[in-house]
Order: sequence, then structure tokens, then C-alpha cells
Amino acid sequence: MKLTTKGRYAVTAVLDLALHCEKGPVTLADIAERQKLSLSYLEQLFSKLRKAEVVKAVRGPGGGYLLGSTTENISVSEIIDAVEEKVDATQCGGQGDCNKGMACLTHTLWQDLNDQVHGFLKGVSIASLMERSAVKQVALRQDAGPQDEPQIVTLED
Amino acid sequence: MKLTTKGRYAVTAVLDLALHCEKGPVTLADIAERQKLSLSYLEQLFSKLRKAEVVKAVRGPGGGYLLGSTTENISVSEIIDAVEEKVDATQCGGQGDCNKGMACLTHTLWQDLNDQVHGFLKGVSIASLMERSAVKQVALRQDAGPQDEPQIVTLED
DNA sequence: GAAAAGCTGAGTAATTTAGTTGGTTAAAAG
DNA sequence: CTTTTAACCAACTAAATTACTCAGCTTTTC
Repeated sequence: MKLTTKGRYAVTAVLDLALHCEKGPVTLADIAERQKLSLSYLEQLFSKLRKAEVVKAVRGPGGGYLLGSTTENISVSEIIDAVEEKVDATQCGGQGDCNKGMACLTHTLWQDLNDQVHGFLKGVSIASLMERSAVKQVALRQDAGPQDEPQIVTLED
Repeated sequence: MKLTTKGRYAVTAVLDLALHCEKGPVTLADIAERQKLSLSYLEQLFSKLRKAEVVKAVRGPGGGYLLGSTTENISVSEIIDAVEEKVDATQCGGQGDCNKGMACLTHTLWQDLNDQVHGFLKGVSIASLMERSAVKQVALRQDAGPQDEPQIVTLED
């Protein structure tokens, strides 16, 4: 498991999708615009996300992407797994015999560590991220105090 | 926070150091040999680790590196922080106002997520990794059954 | 059948990772 | 006090990954 900006882009994009797809498919062009990413890069990421069934595509005019599952059932780890190449941590093919056992043990350890991080991120759903988002926006609105044009929580652009 | 092979190399190297420094300083050449890494790359990593006081250097013949603290007090997150560049996730300088609030919220979320992973890895010490290592070796020995030259748990090369 | 979108692949620029080279200092040993 | 050992350091290069561009194709709606 890797954790880089690529994974962040993917999570951000899926979250953006989740926040906008209630009324129908969302185009990558829209997400690219909102998140300031290149359309083609998003296409590449979503190609992987679609193959991993994190998202669903709807082709043709009025088309775009929808979530492949409920927000509760999509975890951050799924998204990251879909887009990041898996680091093949083993030089020994999992035989446990590289470098007289020593090096292999240490990278088995790393694998364990990764598994733990993975397990942790598996427990974080898009739904929970959205909830935080809503909470944060409410918090921001409260910080700003009463206004003529309240920064409403609708989350539509 | 990033989580890449670079961080893995650093964790592996520090773990190797921890497993071998009981009888005195360990040279990078030894670690490079055991872990199959280039000496110069290790030098770069250890330069950062030393500045972060994860390790201590002893110069001259018979010199090498020692741990900067007890194995209980060195966490995986410290090691990774020392070697990986910090991803500046904010395009807005933390003002919370980039892209009309929306993008900024999502990357604040990412920041939160990172903080959680970070907190998690802060709880994993070198000591606990070593313990796992010892346990694993015992397990391996047991799997292999009784032997003439038992794969003893001494952990010295 | 034109337009809107997804889909695909080849290519490229920028960044990061990993390694190389060629030194210099500090300390120990002889 | 000279040699050796090993850390320290900086500039450079190579390889890999990330991010993007371009150019076209396919599916679906109007």
C-alpha cells in the first residue's frame, strides 16, 4: 500500500462525486473544474476506479459517473487500492528465504504495518468523510456568524 | 504524510540497526550489505535521521550509528517523518478559502485522514517491531521443526 | 447524424526516488 | 604523525512515477 498525492486526488475526486451525484451522473469535466485537476488525468484515475467498481459510468450526453455503491460501502482503502500500484514489497516471492531470512523478516514486518494502515483506512467510508464535511461546513458557518447570504450547507456548486 | 518505499527503506534500516547495535556502533556499509541498499542512499537517509535525532553517529574507525533513543521511544512515524518530504496538501495556505471553500474542505479532510494514519504509526515503536521479529523467528523455527543447526533467535548476523 | 460524454493509448514534462562519483572531515590505531 | 576507517557532504545521473497532453474512437441522447 502506498499513500501519495495520487491517492489523495482519487479520494478527493470520489468525495466530490459523492457530494454532487444525488441528482444524476456527474461529468469528469465538472470534477476537473472544481478540483483543479486535468480531465485526462481524472479519466485515467476513473478508468481504474470503474474497473474496481468504485464508480459506475454512464455514457452519452447527460452521462457521467455515479458511485458504484452506497457511500457507507465505499472505503478510502478501496479507492487507494484502485489507483495506486501495489508495492511488491517482496524480493523473495514470499518464500521467506531472501538474504538468509533477515531482510525478509523486516519486509514481512513492513507488510504487517501496511496491513494495519490498510485495515484502518478500510474502516473510513465516504459516508463518514461526507459527514465530517457537513460538520465542518456548519462549523465554518457558525464561525462566520449570521449573514445576508449564509454559506448554506447544500453542497451544490 | 506520505507512505512510500523510501519510508520503508528507512524503517527497515533503523530496524536493522536496532537489531545489531547492542554491541556497539553499526556501519552503514553493514546495513547496506544486509539490506541490499546502496551505501550513498543510506547516507542520505541517515543524514536526515540523524538531524531528527532518531540515530546518533560515531565517527572514525569502529564508528557507525547508534539509536538516538531507546527502542521504546522511537516510533515508525518519527522515522517516516524524518525521511519523507512533507506533502504540502494546501493550495490555499490553510486559509480555507480556495476554490470557494469546497476543495479546501476536501483537502482538510485528507489532512485529517493523514493525521489519523500518523497517530496510528506513532503508536508503533521499534521495540514492538523487534518483538514481532523475535516472535516470527521463533515461529519459523517451530515450523521448521527440530534441527541440527537451529535457527537461533540471537538476531546477530 | 450531430453533439455530449466516456473510453483508450501513445507520448511527454515534471517530480521523486535511488544510486553514483568524488571528495572532506573526525577519530582511532599503528 | 601518518594511515585507515567511517561519517559527512554536494553535485550529478538514471530510473521510476506522477501528472498532463493530444488525438482519436465509441456509446448514447436529441
